[in-house]
Amino acid sequence: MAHTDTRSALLAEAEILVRTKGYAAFSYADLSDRIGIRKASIHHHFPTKEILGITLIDSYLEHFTAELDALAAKRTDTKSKLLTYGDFFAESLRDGLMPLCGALAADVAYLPISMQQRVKKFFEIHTDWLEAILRDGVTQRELQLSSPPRKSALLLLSTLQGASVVAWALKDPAIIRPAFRQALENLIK
Amino acid sequence: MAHTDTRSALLAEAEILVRTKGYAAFSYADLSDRIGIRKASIHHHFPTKEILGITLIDSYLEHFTAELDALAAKRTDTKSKLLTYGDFFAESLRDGLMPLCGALAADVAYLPISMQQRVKKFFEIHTDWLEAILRDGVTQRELQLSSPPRKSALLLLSTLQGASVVAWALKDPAIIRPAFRQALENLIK
DNA sequence: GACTGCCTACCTATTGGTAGGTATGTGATA
DNA sequence: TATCACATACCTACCAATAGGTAGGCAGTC
Repeated sequence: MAHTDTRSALLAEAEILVRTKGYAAFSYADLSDRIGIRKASIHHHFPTKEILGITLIDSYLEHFTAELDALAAKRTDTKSKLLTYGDFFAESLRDGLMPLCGALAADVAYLPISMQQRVKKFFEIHTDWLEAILRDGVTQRELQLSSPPRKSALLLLSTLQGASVVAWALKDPAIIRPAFRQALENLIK
Repeated sequence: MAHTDTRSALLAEAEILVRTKGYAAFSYADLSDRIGIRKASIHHHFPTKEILGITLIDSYLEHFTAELDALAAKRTDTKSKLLTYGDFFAESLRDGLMPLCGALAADVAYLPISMQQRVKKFFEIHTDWLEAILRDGVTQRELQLSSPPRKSALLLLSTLQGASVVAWALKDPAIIRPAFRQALENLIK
């Protein structure tokens, strides 16, 4: 198997494990079982678990920012963009996956600093994106906000992140969509 | 040392560990270090980690429901009650602690079923309480809701849970209070 | 001939947990 | 009141399983 195949298979499987069991609770042995490669061989691709974790966040972040950029550039109204953004969370949870950085955030005190920083950066990117979209919507006179864009962005992110946690615990992914919709309706004057 | 002293010290310390590092990431060795008792002696109080985990949730739940009952019985207006409820989260995070079941929810797929059920029950108790308080507020004509009490309760819980996660990752506890306040303002017509 | 991708075989540290012992009660009975 | 039985709360010394990680070899490919 080509380098990239196994490597990306490992990354994909690691992502699933982190987003279901959490970073602390998954091991190279788990990956070994699922990919069908020896534990030691995983170290060939990812020398340490920390490097695997870093790579995981980085590639996820890269992929996600690309999607956010595409969404921001789309020629639809602000509200649709925000709803699509919310659907990212609703869909991933419906597929049985926690949002990556929501999953990582819980064990953040256990994570190596290199990963902590990336988790933080991840949340900042999300907040910044939401803030920019909201600000744009205001400029375009598409919507009015009941509080400053930054605060509103944090509220929307919190709502989605929290709805994911609650949905995860209650095993009911259906609560995310209406919760976010409502938060959005309540926010936009 | 009396039985209850060590036992409750173990529980208290375990709670801190779960609420900072997560359930998967803490060990009997951690407890041993912090309490000054041998690892094997912990098994005398809590035969297995699962029993410790169950006891932890149960006693936390007992303590919390008592507080919720007291708050519900208080003779203040609905909005004050909700704000006080929100302060539980804001304060615990300011003290460097994630909400217990928020922390557990992330690793829920790793937890034994006995603990999963309790985490679920925990969220249901919170939602039920919020719903009852909101319903009461409507009946007393203190407030009007833009959507049904159940949905509104889920939204408030999600907001707090999510704001805790975001605050935890960004290491900025200050975002919880305004986020919840805003969610509440937006919810109440 | 060097690099890639995997292997077997091994390492040390740590995990949750057990076996069996000891000191200090505590309560019932002769 | 002395003592016997039993429980409590801790201990040392283990255990098998698993954690993440290393050393070195070997087949194929550029």
